[in-house]
Amino acid sequence: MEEIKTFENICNLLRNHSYKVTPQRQTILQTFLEHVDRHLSAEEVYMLVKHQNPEIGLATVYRSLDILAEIGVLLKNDFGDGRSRYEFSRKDEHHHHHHLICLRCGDVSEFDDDWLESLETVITKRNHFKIVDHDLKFYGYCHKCEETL
Amino acid sequence: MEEIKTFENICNLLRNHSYKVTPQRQTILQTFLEHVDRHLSAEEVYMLVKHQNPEIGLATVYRSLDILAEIGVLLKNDFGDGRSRYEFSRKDEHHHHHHLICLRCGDVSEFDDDWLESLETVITKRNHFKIVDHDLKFYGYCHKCEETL
DNA sequence: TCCATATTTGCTATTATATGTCAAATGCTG
DNA sequence: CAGCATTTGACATATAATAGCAAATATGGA
Repeated sequence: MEEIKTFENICNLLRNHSYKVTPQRQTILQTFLEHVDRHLSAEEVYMLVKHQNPEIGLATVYRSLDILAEIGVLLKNDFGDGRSRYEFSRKDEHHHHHHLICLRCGDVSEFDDDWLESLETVITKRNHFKIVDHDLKFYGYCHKCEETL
Repeated sequence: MEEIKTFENICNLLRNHSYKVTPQRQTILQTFLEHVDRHLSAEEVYMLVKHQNPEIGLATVYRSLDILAEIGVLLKNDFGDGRSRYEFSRKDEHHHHHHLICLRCGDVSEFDDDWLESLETVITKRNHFKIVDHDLKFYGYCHKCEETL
């Protein structure tokens, strides 16, 4: 039974994992709550939080993102652009969604689906491989870029 | 109409793209032909080729792998371990295969399937996204590691 | 066969993302 | 509110990959 991810609940989640709720972590968290739809890199988060707190260090951002991913608040993604990108993990998905990555503007949209599960059963039997996670990405051109090509 | 990828045919392919057939490129190519089943990183290729030609430089390996990928001889993969891994691209696949990555020993096995194509049609219509490529990875434990866990 | 030249090589320096170190600062429990 | 383990920020370091450049070389044409 997971709680809805409000600011307060996530702070408690931090405390429950014996992590301290520092102003830096709060700022970073708030930044993500203001950009639930984005897939931010550490560097991008760093830029955003510096507006609210110019004293914050890059290493702190990296460490905070690590922790938030560890306790299940964020998901760490690799879209092949050489840096990790984090997104808010919504509680209402039993299996995570997949991504549509635009090769032109870099925009990432999302795509939900469940049929991979049935496939996993087949693979497990056929290849003697115990699957614990999967990652599906589609590369192409988003509506906007396709129009102006 | 693509030729079968023998050593000689790939050398000609290089020449057709106005790339020179240097001893370094030959050594690297030979190394891949001797390890068709592996998914080698640039660093691993570097180590292997140094046995045959200790004079070879790391930058040359990177450049050669780039070229071989560009002309379709190799496929560049990202398995999330922080380095690119290259594999021989076999001509007999219209769509590329997918990978089963062992989280314990790092072994990569392969898995062929076609059903993603029909899904692409659905996504294209539903999300207004023109798909040109996809990438599916399964993470888990291979037969060997699962036994000794 | 040899020449001319554009390509390629190897070395080194550099970029970029991310992590490690450590003294100083600080959230939290009692 | 006091003590202390955790956390922070600055800097150094690690690692993958690329850039720059002089010297070496593969190749098409004489």
